[in-house]
Amino acid sequence: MELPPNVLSQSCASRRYLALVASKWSLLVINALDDGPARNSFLMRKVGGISQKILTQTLRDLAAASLVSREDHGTLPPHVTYRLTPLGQSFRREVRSLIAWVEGNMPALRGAEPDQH
Amino acid sequence: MELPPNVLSQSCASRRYLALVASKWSLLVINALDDGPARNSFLMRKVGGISQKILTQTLRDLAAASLVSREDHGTLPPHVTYRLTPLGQSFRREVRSLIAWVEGNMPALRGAEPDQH
DNA sequence: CAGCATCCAGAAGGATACTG
DNA sequence: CAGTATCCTTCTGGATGCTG
Repeated sequence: MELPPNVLSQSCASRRYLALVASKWSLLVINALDDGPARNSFLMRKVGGISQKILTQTLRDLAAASLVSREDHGTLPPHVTYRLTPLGQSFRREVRSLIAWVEGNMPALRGAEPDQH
Repeated sequence: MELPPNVLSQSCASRRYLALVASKWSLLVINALDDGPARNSFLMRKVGGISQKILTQTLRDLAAASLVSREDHGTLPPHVTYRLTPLGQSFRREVRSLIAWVEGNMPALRGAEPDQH
């Protein structure tokens, strides 16, 4: 007798992972990752406006959820690469679709500028 | 000579709408909305854990982006309903897909609990 | 019933300096 | 180059009480 996951339920564990989805920086980093390995500095340049601190934190969170894997080549100067896991690649398809929707619907979304509170 | 929207660019206006996407409460409210009209109290009950303040704020933001429409029946006691616009329904498809992914991949995501910082 | 105003604790995140 | 540490500001959002 086990209930299926349901994000609308406050107590459902899926809420925890939704937080990962509903994070601006996670979405952008996932979107920036291609199939090959990517380095810290590369991602810093690719994701406009992200800080070193946030990038590191985001990558750690994504790695903890096993969406990306981290490989430290142990050289000096350091050479560390990040790569999407198969699960991460599956997730990236969702993210890309969402982002494509936003970019594609910019004309419709314009005209009604969102409040800034 | 106009560039296409690109969320990876810090200055792109699409970033503003991405914030709407990358919001836990927006995703849950959109997900909770069916095709018919929905009332405040109904949404409060359906979206577990949301407060009155946040629900109102979220609905206002979604309305400002013309994803939902607000209809005040002008009666007393007040009767106000919210409804997805066609644009909102299109968006809901994306959201549902994303949420289905999260719920469907719970088994894979478990095992690697995300950090709480 | 819908929603606004106020207060406030905690989280997010930017800037900067430093280290192996 | 990759990452940590510290400080500090801004934003998020919960709680409560009030109004037409």
